[in-house]
Amino acid sequence: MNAQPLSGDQRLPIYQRLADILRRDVTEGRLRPGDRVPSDNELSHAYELSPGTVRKALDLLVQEDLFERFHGRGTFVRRPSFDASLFRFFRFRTPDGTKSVPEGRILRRTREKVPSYIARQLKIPEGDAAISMSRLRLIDDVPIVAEEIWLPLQRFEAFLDILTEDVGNLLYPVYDEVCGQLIAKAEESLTAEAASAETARLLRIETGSPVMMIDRLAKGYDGTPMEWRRSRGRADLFHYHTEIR
Amino acid sequence: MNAQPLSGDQRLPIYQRLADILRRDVTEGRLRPGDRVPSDNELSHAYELSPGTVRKALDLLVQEDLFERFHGRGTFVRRPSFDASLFRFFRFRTPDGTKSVPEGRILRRTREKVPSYIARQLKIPEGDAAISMSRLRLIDDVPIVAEEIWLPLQRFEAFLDILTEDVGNLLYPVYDEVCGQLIAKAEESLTAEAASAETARLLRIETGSPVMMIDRLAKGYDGTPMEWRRSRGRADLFHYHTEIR
DNA sequence: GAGTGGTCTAGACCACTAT
DNA sequence: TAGTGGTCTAGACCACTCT
Repeated sequence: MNAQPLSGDQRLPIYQRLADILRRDVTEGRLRPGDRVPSDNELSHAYELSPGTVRKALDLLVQEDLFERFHGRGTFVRRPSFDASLFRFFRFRTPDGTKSVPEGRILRRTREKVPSYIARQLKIPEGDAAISMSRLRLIDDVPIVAEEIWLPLQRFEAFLDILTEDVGNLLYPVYDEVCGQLIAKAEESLTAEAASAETARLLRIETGSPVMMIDRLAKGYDGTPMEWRRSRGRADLFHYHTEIR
Repeated sequence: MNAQPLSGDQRLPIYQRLADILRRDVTEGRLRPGDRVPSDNELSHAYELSPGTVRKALDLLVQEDLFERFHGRGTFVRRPSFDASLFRFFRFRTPDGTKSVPEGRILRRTREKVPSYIARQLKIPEGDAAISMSRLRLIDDVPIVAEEIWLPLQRFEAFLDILTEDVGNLLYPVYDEVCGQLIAKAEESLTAEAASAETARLLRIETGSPVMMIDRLAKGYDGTPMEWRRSRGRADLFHYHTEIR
């Protein structure tokens, strides 16, 4: 790497500006998940900064969960892996206590006119066509969560070309491989409601019994909305634990 | 402050050991919420450390939300203030949009034999006497959350001496002032259920309609369990938002 | 053994706050 | 103006990983 000047707002601290550059290297694809980031040494020479300043920038990005550092090995771009995050919420015991990815079964995949609420979330024009899916997640053939998924047609058209039977239990790797779309982060919004007849049928519970509803808007590294998803699961299996200070 | 050697496990990094000392100063009451922590300069002289190392220890404690630093003013022990945290969960609009502490109305306060589940949570002997309370939280006279509260009798006996009408809308300041018990952190556990007849009556909703149930175990700085609380609120007012990466 | 990140030093200079 | 924390330098030494 050659010496280059630090770009960005001159009024910001140097370590912030270096962090901004590296963050943009990720959002714009020059650094991909799993890639090695240049070492502290390389960076401090390339940008002519003292090692302490470089370290501070990297520490910041580690704190943001964008990078991870390994003593003696190097600094790497973290692979986001929150597809299983839904299942932080739901208790599920396997006989041997090991964790497993629940089965994902696509019940329906059609091209539909996107409802306006979802169009706003996905930031696509109202009335556009989009991909709509109904998907069931099961553990030992017991339905745990019913999902309703919407994808912008433009980015995900290729997804319609593969057989739903060939889609595995995780969608995000397929989005990456088939459509070149990387999911990096998401917002989740959680509430509870009484089960509709349709939800009750899918989850094999009584109509009107309490279900948890989790809306997720998944985004790329640059914040572009990619996927909207509404998940409904049996409240009696739901359990969220948090520490507050 | 005079020079003193760093105690603690010699194999740990120095900044960790300094952080441990300061953390213990808080848990053991030598530093109280709102107190000023000795300045970077004072600490680096007292422990004969370089300023960078002291800063690293303090940064760690800031990250833990134990301290807060103000440029030009100093470093201070943060005042924990999560009594309002329940109301991160519940939507409530005031006409003018300002946030207000919801009303807290104590409906019952009695001395009871503690149920064994709660005894285990509070780490007190099964069968001990404890303080039991029923409390309703309201906004504009509309009940939002019904609470069931248990306190260990030993620490909170003085709480029985004050009139329930004199207890304000926040309990934790009263615990501090009347019983000398400081709440520092808590664990919360969240699920949903169908409203019982009793819960429905308190919240003025239909029996069987979905309610959110939030269990909280509040603890002191040293981790001693202080208060167990179960809150139930209308699911239609409940809304939890989070970002995942 | 070469390269990596983790810890630590001993300062300098600056921006902010209080008085 | 004195004291505080925030930024930054220019190293040293160590522990860990890879080959």
